[in-house]
Amino acid sequence: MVEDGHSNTDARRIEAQRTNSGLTSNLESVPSLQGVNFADMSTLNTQSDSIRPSYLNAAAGCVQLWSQTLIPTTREAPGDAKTPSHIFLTRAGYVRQVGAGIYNYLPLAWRSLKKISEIVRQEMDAAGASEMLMPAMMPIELYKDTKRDVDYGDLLFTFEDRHGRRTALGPTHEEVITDLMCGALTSYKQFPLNLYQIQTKFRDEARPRAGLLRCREFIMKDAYSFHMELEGQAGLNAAYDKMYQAYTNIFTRCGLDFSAVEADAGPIGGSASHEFMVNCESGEDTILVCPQSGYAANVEKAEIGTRPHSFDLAPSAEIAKHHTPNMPGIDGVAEHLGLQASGMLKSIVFQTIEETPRWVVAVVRGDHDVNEAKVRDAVGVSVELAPEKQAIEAGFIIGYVSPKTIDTIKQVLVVDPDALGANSWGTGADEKDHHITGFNWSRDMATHIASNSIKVADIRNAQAGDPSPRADGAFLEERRGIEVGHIFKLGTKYSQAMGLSVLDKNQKKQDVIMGCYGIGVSRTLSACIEMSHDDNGIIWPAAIAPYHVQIIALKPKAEGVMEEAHTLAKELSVQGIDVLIDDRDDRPGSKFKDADLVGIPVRFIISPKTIEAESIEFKARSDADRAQLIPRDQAIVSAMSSLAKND
RNA sequence: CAGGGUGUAGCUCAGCUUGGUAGAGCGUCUGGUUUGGGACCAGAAGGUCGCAGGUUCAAGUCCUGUCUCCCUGACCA
Repeated sequence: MVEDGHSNTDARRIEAQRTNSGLTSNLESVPSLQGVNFADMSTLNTQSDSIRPSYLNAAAGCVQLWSQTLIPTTREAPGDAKTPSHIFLTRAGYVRQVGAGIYNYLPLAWRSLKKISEIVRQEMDAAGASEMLMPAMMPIELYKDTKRDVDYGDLLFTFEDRHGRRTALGPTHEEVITDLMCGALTSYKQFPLNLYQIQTKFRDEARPRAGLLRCREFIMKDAYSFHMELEGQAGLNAAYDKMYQAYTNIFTRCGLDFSAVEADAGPIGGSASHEFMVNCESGEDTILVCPQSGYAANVEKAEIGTRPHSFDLAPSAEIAKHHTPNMPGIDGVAEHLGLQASGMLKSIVFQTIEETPRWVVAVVRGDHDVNEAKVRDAVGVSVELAPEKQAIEAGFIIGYVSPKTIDTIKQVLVVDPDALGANSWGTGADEKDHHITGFNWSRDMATHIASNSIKVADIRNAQAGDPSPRADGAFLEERRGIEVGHIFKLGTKYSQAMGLSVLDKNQKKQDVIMGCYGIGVSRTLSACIEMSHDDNGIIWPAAIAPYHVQIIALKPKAEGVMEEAHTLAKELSVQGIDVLIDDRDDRPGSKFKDADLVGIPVRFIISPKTIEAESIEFKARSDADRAQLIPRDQAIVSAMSSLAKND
């Protein structure tokens, strides 16, 4: 049997699969699978080819016995695990914690991570990017030119080697790759270029949380593209669009429910940026969407549609001063003054980040939040919250600041349109423990309005109910999400800082234009669980499930049960399906509970009863119902069509 | 970084107020009875009570210091 050419070919394909994909097949550990005649399976192949899901293995899938791997499930989660992904990853035996924000990836987790990585690789390669690997550690000097040794601050893990050299563990690799390119990119003819890696990253997060969602050590795909121009086929814009499409493909193939939203580029800099968010209520990011135009943006970035405003509202009350001691929150002060928070002005003191810093006072309505990035855009320079000590030295009475400080302190005064929409406001008295009521812009700020020294700009976070910036008459809605991907147009920020330039066609020296593109691989794993689970455990999309099918052998010691499990596993694996056989000699109840926890999409149950009836029990993890009895010869087709629904 | 909490068996936790033989459930191991949604009986193994000092005849418990981990916020490509 084994001599026939067909099975030899298949055996070689299996071997190739083992060595190439890293998804180790355990065929040799399953005695009954040795010497399989694969030719016998040909009928099965033709039977199910039409519904074959695309994510199945090209060659044979793997078969793993539960008893031969490590899946330490627990009945109880640690008391401090709060989020579903943290609870289920721990309970189902995917991860174990090592330290704050540091985890072991156990066999199940690692299999899923490899599947996500493989999808990422395929789509990145298809989009013309090349995989490489940079080091995780690097001399701190590398970050000097871009000043990120300071900008990144405590987020950077550093240590000293035996010679006293300060070394950093890479939080991201813009500097490393730009430095590499300084020596490797020598001609405009080499462009465009897109390089990526999948690697462990390190960030000393102030507060790691929620299991794998915010870790200090995590797996990330980071890609960097290099261009001589923005436009055209070889330009940054085209590469950015290509990455946008690749990301859309990746997250679609992973089976995620996600949104691509406009984002603020943040300290990484650059002109345009999109985030890919897994949609789920427990997400820590807020997204605003316009139901009419499809506009979607992170709250840090979301624009607000035009809001009419004017300085001309007539005063309706005299200014009155009130004693308001020990009231830190604006709500408390408002209540004391008999006002709503929306009847107050909130004045936040910023400082510009430039050689001679200027004071910036940003004024928004009391119930709104100042958006630092928007203040930055309004002023035209980066800003930071003013250091309290310096602000006090300059004369600001922190906690009691009003727009009237402009009378005494030279500053840039920026006001949000909504902070002009009433004729009488409560605000700080610029005096400790005191607030005023009756503030009116046209009366109390007349000279500054006349001299045009007050800037009106959108400087607050958008919120549900705000006018849409893209469709007249439409209003923004709020959603929550988990950021799993982020793409940036960097421009020349890094190449300029590090001297990466190349002679162009006209022999003119040009700074290289860059883009960078990240995917949180390990975060994607947990985001997926946040998005897809029930009370009993994980419900994996088939494409990134550690195994496609789980076979539960009930009474595995009974005659014929394990033999039947192996036979079915063999039939499935030939189809490219990865199979986990629960061969533990346990009671049915605990095996069902564990199967629900682990979340494999398709479940077969084999027992002496089903063998007797020449049937088998079948259940999709996503179905609420109990398993149903089906004829044994329909097992493969049932599995295939159930998995195909997931494709 | 601010505030709050935590650390005792492989896991989840009690014991600490009021100092005096180290506890429970789950899990593990042995034997038996069981076997379709986390079984039952009998037995067993398993802990320098985070670490370091101190008080005391005696410290898991009181005192001081220190570390860890978690939560809320700040922070965060």
